[in-house]
Amino acid sequence: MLTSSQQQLLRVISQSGPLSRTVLAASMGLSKAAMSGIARDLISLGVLHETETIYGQGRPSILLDLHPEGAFFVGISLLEDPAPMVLSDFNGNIVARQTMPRSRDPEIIAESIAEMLPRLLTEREDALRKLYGIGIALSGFVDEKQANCVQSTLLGWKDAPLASIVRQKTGIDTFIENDAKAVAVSEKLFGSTRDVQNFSVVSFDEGIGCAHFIGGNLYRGNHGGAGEIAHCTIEPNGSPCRCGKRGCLDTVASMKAIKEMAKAEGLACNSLDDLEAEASLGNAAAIRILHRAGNALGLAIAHLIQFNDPGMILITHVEGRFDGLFGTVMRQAAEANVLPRYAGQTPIRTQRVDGDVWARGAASIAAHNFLIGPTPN
Amino acid sequence: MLTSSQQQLLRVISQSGPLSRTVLAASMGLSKAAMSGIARDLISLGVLHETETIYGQGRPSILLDLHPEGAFFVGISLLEDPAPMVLSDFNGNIVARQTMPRSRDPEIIAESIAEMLPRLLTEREDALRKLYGIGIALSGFVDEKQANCVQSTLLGWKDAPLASIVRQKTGIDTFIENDAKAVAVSEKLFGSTRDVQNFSVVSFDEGIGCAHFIGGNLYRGNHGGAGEIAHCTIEPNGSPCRCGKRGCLDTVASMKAIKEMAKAEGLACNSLDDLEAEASLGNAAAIRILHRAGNALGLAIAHLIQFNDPGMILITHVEGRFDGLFGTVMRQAAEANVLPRYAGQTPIRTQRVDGDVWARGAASIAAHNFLIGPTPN
DNA sequence: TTGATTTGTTTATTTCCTGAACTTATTGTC
DNA sequence: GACAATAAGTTCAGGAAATAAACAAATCAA
Repeated sequence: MLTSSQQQLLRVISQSGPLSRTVLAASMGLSKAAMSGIARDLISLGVLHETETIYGQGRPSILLDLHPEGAFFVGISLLEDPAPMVLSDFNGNIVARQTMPRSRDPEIIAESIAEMLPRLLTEREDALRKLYGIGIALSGFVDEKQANCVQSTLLGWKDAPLASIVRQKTGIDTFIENDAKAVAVSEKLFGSTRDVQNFSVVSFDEGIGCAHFIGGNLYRGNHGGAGEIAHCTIEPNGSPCRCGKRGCLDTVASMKAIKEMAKAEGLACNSLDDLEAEASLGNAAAIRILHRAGNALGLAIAHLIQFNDPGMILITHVEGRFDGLFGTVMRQAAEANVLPRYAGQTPIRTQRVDGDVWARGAASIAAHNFLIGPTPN
Repeated sequence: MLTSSQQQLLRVISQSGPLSRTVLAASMGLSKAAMSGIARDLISLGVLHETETIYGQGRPSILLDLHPEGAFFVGISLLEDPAPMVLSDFNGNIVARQTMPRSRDPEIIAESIAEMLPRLLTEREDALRKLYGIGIALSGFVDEKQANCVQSTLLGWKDAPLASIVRQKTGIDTFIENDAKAVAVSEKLFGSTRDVQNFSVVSFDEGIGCAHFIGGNLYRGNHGGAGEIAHCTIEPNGSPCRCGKRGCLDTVASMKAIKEMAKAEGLACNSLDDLEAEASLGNAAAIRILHRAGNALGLAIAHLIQFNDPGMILITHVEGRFDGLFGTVMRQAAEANVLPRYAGQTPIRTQRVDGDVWARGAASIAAHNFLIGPTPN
């Protein structure tokens, strides 16, 4: 689709924001002459456009940026039923929205997508010509070609070639990805980790997901399982987990676990905020639960830091706030369990996200393939 | 030094072993025509040579392999005093050996190297022309250019530009690297993980080191600290560690810790083998220590697998055997603490290495820079 | 012996990049 | 306000590294 130099240019801009041709040339190790042509081609493709003019000494420089309406992508989340389906522009903004029924049959999913696609695009007629890909987020393991779902408990799949079925039915390039990894990609492309080469995103929700970017690339792992921190043993000989072993992070620190612990303690709490409120009123059980969960998550994050030395840990959460007891204990535990010399060296950011995370993440998978190409690992 | 295509060719051969021009072309995504020229140049450089002829249908193919005497590298280990200094050929074999005094002054180290270099090379006169680099392994953190030692407690350094000092005094390209990372590189280039893209090497000795290869490249981490598993909290509220916190893997599972625990129990054991022998005779204290240490190392390795899903874990050890109680418990703990579905999916290999590991690792750092170029992360 | 088959080389051509000269658009200075 | 200084971006001739296609070489099979 694009040459490797064109993709490199887009990659640099998506990491660093708008840049002039001269700066781009320098940072890509190319001559101004080469840059001139590459930029011209991308501009005439409609993907790039000139924005601000910067005045200094000499001829002013013209910043180049991705054209927000230069490319559109569809993102579908198979985590919910009905499945959200969004249209994203080149900035990751959602410009249209639909839902479709979720099925466990890949063929039916593909048909639903093909059927809903025109309706999604009615609001933005120009997007049809510039629709460069479909991304699908799901709970499960995905191969490195982002084509086959190797295994999904939720959907009951084993080696489901979903991407090629959808591609065939819609005629549009399609890529699938694990939910947590899709969120990490969207943060890298459109979010707060654009310029960070090495980071891990922890998605905190009913379950706990995690994905690593290493060397500027998503790292999927040898079986697609990199980042599966939910089932690391955090409380040896702790409570049994649905995975079969004991003391997994998931049994202590996920929202599901927190709610269950609250219920077991007889607390009428339906959200993290409820529980935080109880704790701040001095409820011992609430405090105990938040401490236990925060400590567990903090220890897991400390391990992440010790093992992988990322430049940032980003925790995305749909529900709740992270500035209460839970978040504080989590941070303290993370600091206390890394090499003291390291403590505080790795920023841990929390970020509240809306219900569109997964669909937006899915769309970013398609955008990533267009902008940068397939993920290498 | 070499073009990127030349480096890519050398990289492929070092990963896959001898290959024909046609196969090389296919696996590098180049035409046979291009390959013809690249191979010719490398052969006339003396780096590559034709080996076996494979007969089949059609014209026989001629395998190309690295010429063992095509390039030589010097490796120095600053982990011991006196510091070992070896000359390695292109296969990672040590062809000459010396020692030099270790100093805490980079200038003096550089002078010692410059002084000892001719003596190291007397045994192999041809190596001088083909000496393409010096590698130095040390205990500490190294920047991604492999030029500066950011921090070393053992040597008392902070931002020591050792590589450039040595380069200046010897006139030879010099690179430094952390000890565990150097061992991982030598395993990737010359050892048993050549064809594995994602793996972690755990070096088990007085201390415990670890380094990751991800996507075929050494991953150094954002502060050079990736792989520092020795100080991950493995026994919350465990024994105090010299690092300042408690329950680090290093306080339970390193040879240093094992020996100290044995001493504290009044056992006269000076090696792992001694302790294993005691345990096999039914000594309860010895069994307890080996269980505790094995469990701790196994849990840490399980975390490695859960977090990073590597294709292999390679444990290198100078001392002892890994087929006794310690190794068995370690393997059991590793299996028991990963997702049951994953159990057994990640090979855990142990490999006994000799006292040259660190110096050989150091030499491989120089070889890596010549063969493949600088490490990207 | 002849044809099939496959490896590896040669040659003309294409693609992508560079270097150097040039054009353009501005600021600063006399 | 003219003109130098400065820096951005373009143009164009030329070169490096790739390709495609034809060809030469070395074997097996009938």
